Amino acid sequence: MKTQLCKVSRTEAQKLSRTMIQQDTASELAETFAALGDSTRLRILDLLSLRELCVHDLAALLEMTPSAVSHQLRYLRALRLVKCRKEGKNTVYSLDDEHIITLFGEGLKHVRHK
Amino acid sequence: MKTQLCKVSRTEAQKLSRTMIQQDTASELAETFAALGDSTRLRILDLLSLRELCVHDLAALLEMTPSAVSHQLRYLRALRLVKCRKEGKNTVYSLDDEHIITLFGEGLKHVRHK
DNA sequence: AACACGATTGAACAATTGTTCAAGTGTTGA
DNA sequence: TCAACACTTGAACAATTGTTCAATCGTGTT
Repeated sequence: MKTQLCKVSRTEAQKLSRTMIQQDTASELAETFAALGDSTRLRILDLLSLRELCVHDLAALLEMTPSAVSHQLRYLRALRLVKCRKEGKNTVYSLDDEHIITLFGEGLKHVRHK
Repeated sequence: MKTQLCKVSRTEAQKLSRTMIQQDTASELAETFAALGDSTRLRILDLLSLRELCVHDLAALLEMTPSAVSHQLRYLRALRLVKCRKEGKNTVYSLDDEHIITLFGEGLKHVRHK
């Protein structure tokens, strides 16, 4: 800490500096939350929590173009939140990280609760 | 649902349409997650979970300009995640919604767990 | 009064985002 | 072999984002 504080004592500032979340942890955490910070991705994850689905059916259910859905699936795949397997002409997607649904539900509880 | 599905039966598609999260709920939920989808805001919330702080001290602890911090505080205030009170020359910020820290912790668990 | 300090504001900026579009790949069935 | 279908890709685009900068406001101090 370079600069001076006004309301917090020097010793408490040092303690806060030690206790507070680290920049890189915060960035990693932010990346996860950011993945859930878009309604399209949220709806995709929600659907996949109900059932595995191919891109075409996802697009139909979401009433979006397959391209738009595919782009988001790529994003979610890169974060290992979903996985896919080829099945004939189709690519079937499912959740790779069921734990994300806990977070999902916790967020929903929060939204309802206010 | 206008378009045809390929892997899912008509009846199951209807059931999915009924069960899946609604667009406006998804948007509202996404807004909350998006608020946590930035490392600066995450660090601010983390610090405020430890102690109430004025803008100047937040800026010092985060090693950022007061302006940048103030902008993010405005954002968080609009979402009712933080509240503030004037105290002489300072504006002291604290969490308005302690419940958000649960979400925070749940996310942290998720990040560590992979 | 004048001044310093904490905080806020709005404009500006680069950077990132989500979607569309057009072109492409690979698989299936006629 | 050809056409149709499912999906992916990259470029392009508008829109949004987070930060900086300069100007400003309000409070307390001298």
